[in-house]
Amino acid sequence: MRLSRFFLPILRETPKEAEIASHRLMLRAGMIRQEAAGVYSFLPLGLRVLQKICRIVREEQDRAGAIELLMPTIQAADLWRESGRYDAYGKEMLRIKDRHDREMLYGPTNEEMITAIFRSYVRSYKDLPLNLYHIQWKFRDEVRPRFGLMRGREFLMKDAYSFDVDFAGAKHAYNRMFVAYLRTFARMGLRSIPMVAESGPIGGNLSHEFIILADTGESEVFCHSDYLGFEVPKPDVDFGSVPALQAIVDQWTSLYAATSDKHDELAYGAIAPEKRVSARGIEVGHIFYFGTKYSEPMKAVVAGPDGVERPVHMGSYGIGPSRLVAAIIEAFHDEAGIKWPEPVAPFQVAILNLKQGGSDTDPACEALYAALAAKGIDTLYHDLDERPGAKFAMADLIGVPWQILVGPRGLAEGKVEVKRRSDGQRELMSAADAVARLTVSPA
RNA sequence: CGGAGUGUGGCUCAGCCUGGUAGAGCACCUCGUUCGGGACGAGGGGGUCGCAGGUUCAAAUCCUGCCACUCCGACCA
Repeated sequence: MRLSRFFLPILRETPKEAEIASHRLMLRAGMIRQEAAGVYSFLPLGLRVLQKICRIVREEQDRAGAIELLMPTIQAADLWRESGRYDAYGKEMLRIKDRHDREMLYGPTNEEMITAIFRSYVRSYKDLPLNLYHIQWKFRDEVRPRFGLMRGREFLMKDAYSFDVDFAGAKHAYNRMFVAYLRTFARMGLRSIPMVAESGPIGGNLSHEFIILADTGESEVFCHSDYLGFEVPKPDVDFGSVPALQAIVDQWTSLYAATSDKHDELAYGAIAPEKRVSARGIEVGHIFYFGTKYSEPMKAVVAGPDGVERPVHMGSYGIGPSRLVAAIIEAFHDEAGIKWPEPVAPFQVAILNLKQGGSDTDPACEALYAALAAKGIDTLYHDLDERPGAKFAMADLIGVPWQILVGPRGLAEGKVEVKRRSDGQRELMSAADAVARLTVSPA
């Protein structure tokens, strides 16, 4: 992408509404724009990151055996009356009336709808297990939206729903998502820690929040420091193997880890003092097993081998991709701007032409741009006629992992400068070596 | 919903107390000189001062109401 043909409205000054780093940097880097309290437009740069996050989420959901569909944002109130949540949900649910005065709502979650879909097609235990997910906008009318995307009212959510004949099946479904979540966040450069959680309005009795540690996190969390060193499951993990998954889940739940809601001072105190971690955390995922809470009232039943119909055991599993954009920035930034981990970076590399219009720099940049494009590398070519200082500042702000500086001084020796955003390390090398250095990031 | 605050060119803000008909920096446009870490000069465009009433000869400024947004709290993916 040539910057001259892109839409990247970066701001030199911080809009005053931004309190935390991620919000500030997203506004400055031209990733998002606030449209109302807790409601944002994603500008092209922000959308690129969001899409990369969604791609990773999809790949890991698919790997774990979940199947994607897409449900609408608008739902009928009647559906929610069936589960009893229409009245229970409260003012957080945005209620709407259509022209015929029918009661509708903008979905805050989709348990009811997915249960309705399930019950209209699935009759037999032979069709199970089943896990259906979608990635769709949700709206929760938060009392107090804040921190930009971190706590918006409208947010993008991946929500998966599992259906099984019994608890044992449901537990395995839960474990599949548990492992998929560890992998998903790890692929974005994040170390997530599953913590015992309140199951909240969704209900149920088995639930984990996936928390990443960050100073600006919304909740206070406590855990054993060994979690920070646990190995994340490899891509070849066998999601069909009950014992293999259970072993992973057992390891990742073996030590103390809880948010302040569920904090147990006694258990925490039992940890060796040097192993105690007390920190702030950001919730990036939340998984629940809730049994027959919805299948029973909504009559989502399947016939077992004995011919008897029983309500299915369900679980739901959420990840907030829009929140993850913010969470990743919270984890990876410095004074100058964002430092994207490669797998979610909006562009992998930026070419900075230090002398736009130069008889040497222009052709060198064009050749470099073409070579990177041929390799399939997402490249942002900063081809505007700006001072080098402005180009550096912008490259640092938007935080692409690699910068290639093409200037007359280096070209005189046949070299360009390759700079890594993560640690600022720079190296002079030929353009060909620079191209060779960059690879398409693996799954 | 309780408490505190803010609303003035695209952005950050001054002006408001003590009414006299709108400013600065950045950004933008033109020309020139520049160009290896956010250049400089000259010229130029752009604002019914959140909205609606009221007071006044006169309102960005004072009064009333409303709206939007932010922060603290209760609540939460």
